[in-house]
Formats: sequence, C-alpha cells, structure tokens
Amino acid sequence: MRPPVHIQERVTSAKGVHMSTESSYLKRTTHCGILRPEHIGQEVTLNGWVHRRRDHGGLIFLDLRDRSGLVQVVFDPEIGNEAWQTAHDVRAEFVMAVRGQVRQRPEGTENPGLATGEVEVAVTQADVLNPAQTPPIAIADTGEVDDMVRMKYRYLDLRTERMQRNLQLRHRAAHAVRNFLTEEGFWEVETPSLFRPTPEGARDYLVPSRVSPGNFYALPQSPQIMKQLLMVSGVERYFQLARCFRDEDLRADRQPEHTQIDMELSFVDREDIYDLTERLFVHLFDASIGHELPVPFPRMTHAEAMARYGTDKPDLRFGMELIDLSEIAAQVDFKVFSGTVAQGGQVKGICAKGCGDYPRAQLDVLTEFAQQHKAQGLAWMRVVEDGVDSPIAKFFTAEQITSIVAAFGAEPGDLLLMVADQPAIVAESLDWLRREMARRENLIPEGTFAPLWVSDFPLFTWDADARRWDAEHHPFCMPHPDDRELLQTDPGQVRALAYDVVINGVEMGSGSIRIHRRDIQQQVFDIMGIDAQQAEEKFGFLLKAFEYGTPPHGGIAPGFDRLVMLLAGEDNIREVIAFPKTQKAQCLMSGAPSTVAPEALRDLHIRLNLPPQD
RNA sequence: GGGGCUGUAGCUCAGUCGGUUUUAGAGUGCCACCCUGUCAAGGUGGAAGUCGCGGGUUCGAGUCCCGUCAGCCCCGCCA
Repeated sequence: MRPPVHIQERVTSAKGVHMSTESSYLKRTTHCGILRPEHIGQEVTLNGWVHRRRDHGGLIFLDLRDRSGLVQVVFDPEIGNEAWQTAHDVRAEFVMAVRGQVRQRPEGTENPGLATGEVEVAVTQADVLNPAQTPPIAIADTGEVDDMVRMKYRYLDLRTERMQRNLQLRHRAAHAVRNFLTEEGFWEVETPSLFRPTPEGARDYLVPSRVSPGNFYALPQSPQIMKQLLMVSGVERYFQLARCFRDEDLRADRQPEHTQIDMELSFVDREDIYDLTERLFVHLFDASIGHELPVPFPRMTHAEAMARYGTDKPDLRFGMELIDLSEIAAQVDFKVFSGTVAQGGQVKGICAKGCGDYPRAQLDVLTEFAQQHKAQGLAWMRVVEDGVDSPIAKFFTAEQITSIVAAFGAEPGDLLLMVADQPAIVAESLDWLRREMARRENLIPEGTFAPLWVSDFPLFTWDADARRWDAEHHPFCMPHPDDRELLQTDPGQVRALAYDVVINGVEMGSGSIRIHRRDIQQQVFDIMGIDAQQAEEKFGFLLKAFEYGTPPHGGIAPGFDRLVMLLAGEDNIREVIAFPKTQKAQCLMSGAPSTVAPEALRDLHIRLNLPPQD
C-alpha cells in the first residue's frame, strides 16, 4: 500500500483574494482526511460533504468528507448550540463548513477503521453551504448501483471512494508518463482534432465544414500521420496523451473516444522502442501503484503466440498452453481427428489440471461453450491411472493414448480438451476455452501483471470479399528486412516490423518501425492495389513530406485507458473515464448525441435523410 | 446487423405452478417523534409503485406469448 496522499493546497487568505459578500463563507484551513493526533488542540475549519449523520438527540455526529477522506465532527449543544441546531437539519451530501477544535476522542471511542479515527472535531460554528436532494446514489455505501443510474448521475458516482481513487490514479499515471518522457527528451506536441478523413481503418467521426460546403473534417482515429510528419519536422522524440476517435461498436475495453500515450522516435530500431516502453511501464507502475514490473518483458513472435495460445494477445498469468496433436491425430482411427488433419486442419488441445472429476453435464456445457466459439465439437478425455476415460477412447490404440497423455504432460486426474478443425477455428475456440477454464478453476492470481511483446505480425491480411491484400496494422509499417523478396512472391508471408505490448491478455499498445523510403512505400501500395494516383489522392501530403529527408523512425501507442484500468484493477475502461458513453455511444448524463436546430444544419449545408419510422 | 443477460419503491432486491400468501413485499434511504459517545448508531411510527413500454392469451398476468425501448456482456466491426 502507498502512503496516504497528502493534499498540499495553500490555505487561501482573505488578503488578495476576491471574496464578495455573497461568496464569503468559512473557508477551510485544512482537510478532513489528514487530521491526526498531532493536530490535537488546533482550531480548524473544514469544508466538505456530509458523508453520514448519527443523531443521538443530544450529541450529533457527522462524518465530514472531502477529497482527502473522512473525519468525525461532533456537535454538542454545550459547545456550540447554534451549530448543533444546524446539524439537526443536515442530511447526506449537504455541503458544509464547520469550525472547531481537533481533540482526542474519549477513551474507548476511537475508530481504528478510520485513518482519522483517533481524533474528532468539536464543532463551535457550522454553516450549510448548500443543501442536497436525497441522492440516487448513496455515496457512503459500497454496494453495486445500476450502470444506468451511475451514468445518468455520473457527477455523484464520481464522488464514491472507488471513483475518486480511479480518477486520482489516472492523474498520477498521466503525471508519471509526462515526467518520464520529459526526462527522456520527448516533446509533447498537440496535433489537431479536426483533421483530414483517412481512407483506411475504422469509421471516422465526421465534422461538417460551414465555410467549405460539402467538405468534412474527421476526428483522428489516432495522430498516426501527424506524428510521422513530426519526425520529418525534426522533432525526433514526440509524445502526446492523444485523444483518439473511432465510430465503431463498443466493448468493455473500447469507447468511442479513448486516450493513447502516443509516441514516435527518429533514428531508432525495434530494440530502442522495446527498451523505452519497458522503462516507461516500469516507471508508470511504480509511480502509480508501487508495483515493480519485471523487465525485460518476455517476447514471442505472432506465429508463436498463435501456436501456443491461439491468440495474438495471450494471458501469461497462467499456463495451460495449447498442445498440437496433429501428428498423432493423423494416424488414429477417429475420423474426426484424422480426416481433419488430412484436409489441412489441426488437432490441438489443452490440459486442465485436476479437472478429471468434471461430470458429464459439465463437459456438455464446455462442449456447448466451444461450439459457441465456432468449434464443431469438443473431444474430451479424463486421464485415469491406466489410460483415459472418454467416449472416443475406443478409436485409439493404447499406444496412441499414451502418446497423447504424454504430449500434454498429463497425469491421472487431469482433463484433456481437444478441438479438431481449421487452424483459425482451433486457435479461437481453444483460446476461449483456455480462458474459461482458467476462470472456472480460479487459476488467475490477483494483483499480478504478465507483460509480453508480440512481434513479427504479418504485414498483410487477405480480404477475401474484396479480393485484395489489406494492411494488418497500417500501410506505413516497414516490412521485415528478411522478407523483402517475399513482397513480390508471397505477400501473405511477409512479416512487419510491428509489435504489440500485451499485459494480462489485454492489448496495451501497438507500434511499428515505419517505412521512410518512398520506393518501399510504393511497393507496399502496389501490393494493396493502390496505384500511384490513388496514393497521391489519399496520402499525397505524407508521401511528399517523405521526399524531403525523412529519418528512419518508429513508434508505439499504448492505450492509456486500458493501462489505468489494469492499474486500478477494474475490468471496464468506463471505470477510469470520468464521463464515459454507453454501448450505443450515448451520454446518459447530458443526452449526447442530440438533434440540432434546423438553422444549424442549414449553416452546414446538410439535409437529413433519416430512415423511415413506423 | 446478430446472440445472451437484466429491467418491480429514491437505491439494492425478493416475489413459488398464472389465483385471496393480502391493498405487490423486504432492507436501506426518506418524513415525524424519542434518544448525550455513535461510527452501517439505536427505538417507535409513517409516506413511498406507470412491476421499462405496447399489444396478446386468460375468468384472472409482476408471473405466459409477441413486439419494442434501455443498460450490460459477446460476435460482426475495431488498420
């Protein structure tokens, strides 16, 4: 645990500060959460919210809350009768100013559960600065509240301890990033939010231009092009906590606007970026939550990650790797296995340690689960002393069973789960199954972080519908130097100098070394079917810039929201975003998006063409 | 666009096989009163409901059916 945060704010004196009659009130001299026995005897004034109220008729206790925490304030008619009268009428979330003396609590009434629990403030003067309606969210309670209510009254939700902690953590994280990168010689450069629509990638949020009828800006999906131009500009080391916008459907880890720690560096190779990112993360984890992240991060190629985990973002907090049984499976009498391999498919599986006692009904549930994730079915074997217990055991010789069990390194009491299918489906279903089994068996240790680098992504993916090659990452990724010849012969085999940093199975950021030579760029465009004229239309300004002396450069863009989510121990980025949007990209608090006045549309030369309503 | 879960008092929830087990309940909050060492204070009493919305089945619907809206999780999508 980290020490409590001491709020160091100047006590505003009346001198030199504008205090109109209306705004004159008892201003705080200190904060609630920092009071300790050392303050006993001091006269203090506190400003804050009523957290809880305990009215004994004679004595009234309030827990007064501000950003720093809670302290008990006592209203005693013999000490401050007028204040005591005031305290009768206050309720939860009233904003108050109280003045009184810090004193030791009477013996036996200390509250060890409270940081300030050894002391209390005996109130002599109290003002209600503002009353409050009964809030729809009980700030003092820790129970779950419906997401709809939380988002509609976000400003109240943010008062809860959890959200205050998350907001503060996010601030500390941002501060740590800025400090570290500044020390490393980076310049923070802001790039425009109103930019040119990009033809590739996600759907753009568009902003119509009033002065250029029929033309639109786009909110940037990322400052990718701009940061590369900054390398051409000689900035050499750029970063920005950049807001990025994508008009795509939401997930637990995706919001329509999110923040990236956007970085770009000149005269670097992959190792430089790995090293920099690792040191950034080490500093970030230490400065924000005091966690020591081990370096260097393990590394894995994309191919290896797919083979061993069935995903390009494996969660390394637990094992249960995928085992390839295709060789054995090719020779068995079980047609589902041998036939699949004969047709170019694979048979792979995972070994769930100690799950050999799963009853048939549970295995049916797992089978259904695998099928929901595209597998045709799920073959299972319970490993027992003298072989396996399985409905498909009869298709295997004793020798084959022994080799399967050996391939998994399995022991009696284990459960083997196998999928036979095309490689992509085997990978996807076993990835899901692996994570599901880890969840069921509680294999994921809390409070641990397992980072890794995944590298050598394919440069292109084949778009079967459009019958063309698409950039896997983006079209400015440098092809792997060893694969330059394959560009001509077999584009699907070309690896990119691209890398993802993954933590706990979440993609935390991706980057690449960029193409800085015009001829290579044109080669990549050619493969993607973008001819010189199209390239000129789409990226002309960038390509032109590249003709004026472009340094070799590369970068990475860790997702800031996801990092903070991880640091906070949350499983949804909404919890670390002050004002998030719903899955339909709406803001329940403000009602955005909303209709606009017809005149506003007219100014923008826009006519609506809405779908018919019943 | 698709699949799943959820929707009952301000909040968190219960509500059985469709019915006299109610006038749809509980906890908390709220209101009133009592109470001088509590800290989830306690006690007594009270108010509080468009059972998300619309339609249907039925003698009878919070409960069953259809549609719809909203929130969440997932697929598609997200270079």
